[in-house]
Amino acid sequence: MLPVVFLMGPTASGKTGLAMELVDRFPCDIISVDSAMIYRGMNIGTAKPSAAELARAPHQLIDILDPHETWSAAAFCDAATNLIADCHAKGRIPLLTGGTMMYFKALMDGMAEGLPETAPEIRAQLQLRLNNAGCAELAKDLVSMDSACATRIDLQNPQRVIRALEVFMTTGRSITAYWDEQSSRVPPWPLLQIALNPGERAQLHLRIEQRFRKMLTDGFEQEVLQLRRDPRLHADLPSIRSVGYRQMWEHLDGAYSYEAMIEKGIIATRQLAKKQLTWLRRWPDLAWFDSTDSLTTENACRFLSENNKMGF
RNA sequence: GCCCAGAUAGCUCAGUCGGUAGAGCAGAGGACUGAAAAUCCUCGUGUCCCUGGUUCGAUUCCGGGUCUGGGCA
Repeated sequence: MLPVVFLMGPTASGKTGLAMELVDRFPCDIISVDSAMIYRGMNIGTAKPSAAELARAPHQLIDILDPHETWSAAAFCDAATNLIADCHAKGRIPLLTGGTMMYFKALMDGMAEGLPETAPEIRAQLQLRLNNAGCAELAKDLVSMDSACATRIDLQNPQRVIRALEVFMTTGRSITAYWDEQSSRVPPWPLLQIALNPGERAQLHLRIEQRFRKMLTDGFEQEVLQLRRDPRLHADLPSIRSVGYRQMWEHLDGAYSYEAMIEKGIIATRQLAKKQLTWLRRWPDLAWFDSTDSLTTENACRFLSENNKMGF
């Protein structure tokens, strides 16, 4: 059976570069695992591969939505599962590349079946109650419907509480009941997992700052100004809340100076990288590579060759 | 040169009516089941600028000094 390759790592660790090398040397097709690159018109700030790179190495699940639309881990899971099957049918290896760790996790472990998708009108209601009454009140509601939630859901986290209430209100069942029915599974394909990261945190921070400043000279502000012409877009959308875009949007709203935007944007990117590393640190069966090591490409290729049982 | 205001955690600052101090931000660690580049949780010993004095005891009061703002010349 053909394997699936995961190429993971924090933002600015050099994943795209390595992916480009791998497609040149192995019969693989790239599937993007990125919750921001799915959006059309969001290119510079997401560090999306350039047009030239995309021509040389097509990425799937990039530019599939407009920024006013929403996506989800489950939607990713469905789409990626199909693309992996297509890829395998052609005798090629899917190379899943990106930094949205929850998407990788969902793809690997599966998600509980039968959970309802987002119900926007209910969610809006709950959001209103959150604003008026606070998270503690919502949590109280939730616990009164399903006391088991108290130990399994972070009751201080409004997003989690709202989701759990939303599931209850749309299906009449608690979210924990769905979780309980979920059978554990192993990934349906052999998995080779590469994690890329600079050896030193300071090195990652340096790369993040340099890349953010380059985005600015590459026209990031113009890109966001362009987005702001779309009347459907606003600061509460997942797309506009993403790192960099949020700060540029707020700056253009007059909330703070250009200099402050740079500072906040870099900080937000560092914090993103840190959270990605938190996932990676406890991730099983990872082959780690230091992206500051000039031999990393060779080493990663050797890792894939040695662990490939199909002789590709 | 003179006057005024500052000098406290990496940064911005609060505070101690004299008993060696605490917020926000940053940073670190963690969680993560249809928003995840989201959302949430935990973590704060630092010559309280230096130096004399008063005091049982000074970062806190007083004197001198240094530096940084601002004002006047």
